[in-house]
Amino acid sequence: MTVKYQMVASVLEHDILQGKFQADEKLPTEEELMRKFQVSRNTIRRALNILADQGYVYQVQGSGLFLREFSRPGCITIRKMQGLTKELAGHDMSSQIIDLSLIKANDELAKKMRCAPGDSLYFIKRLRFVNGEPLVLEEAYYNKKAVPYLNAEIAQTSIYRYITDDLKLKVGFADKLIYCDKLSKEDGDHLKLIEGDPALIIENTVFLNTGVVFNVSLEKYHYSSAKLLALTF
Amino acid sequence: MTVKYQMVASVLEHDILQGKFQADEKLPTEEELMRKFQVSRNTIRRALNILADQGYVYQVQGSGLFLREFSRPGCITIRKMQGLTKELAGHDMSSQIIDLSLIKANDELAKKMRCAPGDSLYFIKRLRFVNGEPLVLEEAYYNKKAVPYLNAEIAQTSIYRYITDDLKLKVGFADKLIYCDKLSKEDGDHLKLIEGDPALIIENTVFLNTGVVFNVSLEKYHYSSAKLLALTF
DNA sequence: AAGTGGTCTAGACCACCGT
DNA sequence: CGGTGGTCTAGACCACTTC
Repeated sequence: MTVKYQMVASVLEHDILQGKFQADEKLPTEEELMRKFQVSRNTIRRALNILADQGYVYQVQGSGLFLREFSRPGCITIRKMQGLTKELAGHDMSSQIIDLSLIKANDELAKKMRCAPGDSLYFIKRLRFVNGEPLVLEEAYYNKKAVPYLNAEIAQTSIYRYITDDLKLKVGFADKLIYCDKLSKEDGDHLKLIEGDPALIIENTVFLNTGVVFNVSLEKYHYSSAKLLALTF
Repeated sequence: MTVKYQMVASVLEHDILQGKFQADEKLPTEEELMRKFQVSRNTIRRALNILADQGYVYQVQGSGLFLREFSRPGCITIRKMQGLTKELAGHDMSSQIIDLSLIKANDELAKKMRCAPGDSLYFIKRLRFVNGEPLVLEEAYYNKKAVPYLNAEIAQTSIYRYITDDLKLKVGFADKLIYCDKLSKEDGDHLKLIEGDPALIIENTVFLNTGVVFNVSLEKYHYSSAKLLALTF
């Protein structure tokens, strides 16, 4: 985070989230941003690309920089490489740990985690609530080689923050397999739904910047309370 | 497409799709690519960023450029700003037009399309099949100001290709609202499912590079045959 | 130590939008 | 026309991996 373009991007993101710019009003030009931050044009453009990728702004040649409608009431905006905790900042969020244990990878898990059978993995099953209502049931595995320690306290707040800020790991990229299916009786109980109700399901495989898998998870979202908003470029 | 970085990216994409590189084997270095394409390092890096965004490759500092597993059997890979037709190239695809008409926007539609009530819109309802099985039921609106002409022949093949290649429009960005819900009796009939079965639903709002909405659509995917793979950075 | 990608700069020229 | 973003270059230095 010490690099210039990330610094510029996070300052601008902060300003945007603070509502310092009006919707659809023109934002500062690249020229003005260069002067303000005392960096080269390329650095400004890199920062703006990040904000564009995250769905905050767009640029129009010959015209300027504009704010995008980057949120919708009642929807969870999913941005690149960012945990749910940050997305839902401002809401009343909590997590109930259903299981947390250290296990050995069997053949199937080893294949998913791209690790050797027998490797140690943390297994965490938790139910995440927003405003007291169950939003998502999550089963996650973390490779102990990448994440040497985890406990309930961390799992109850933000695992993502712990991994990036405390462990200083850099998340590289992720596969997200998105589909829907009918809930089992047991999963339905957790989400306060009944067997056969639909569920939005996301299977994540998350890689560090080195290309190593450190996390695999299965998320089952409550079908009527979860609407995910992806802002793509 | 005449610009250098897009040219480099599409040549490399073509090579990757042709299988010219082995999985997880190292690809050429930036140095080698600069020599091969006779362009500057920044241009190579821009091309590689595109391929990385599309999920094809990743780079590791100090190490090199690597191929990612960019597809999974039985899954539809969704990439930035690309129609289904290109994604499913190689499969047996067809579309059945259920409705195609020119209508006037009512207040609700005008709000969604960010246009004035009474503006002319093309409405298209079609069912898209893969290998003879229904995959997705789609209801789409196109602003006639942006897309002055549409017919069944175009709608039966690829609207996306028509818009970018023939009309020379540039797609800028899109909002995708993803959720699931129970199917109605009528929608279930189209997808060969029954009332109450789950459906993966995506509501798209697609903008031109000028920030103008040109398309809004509602896609209802068959829950057991559609698994969407998003490769995110 | 050598090789590789990551960051940053300064400057040039082009394409498009608005007046 | 002036203002704005879009493309491209050449070069420098840093950070990390690999041997």
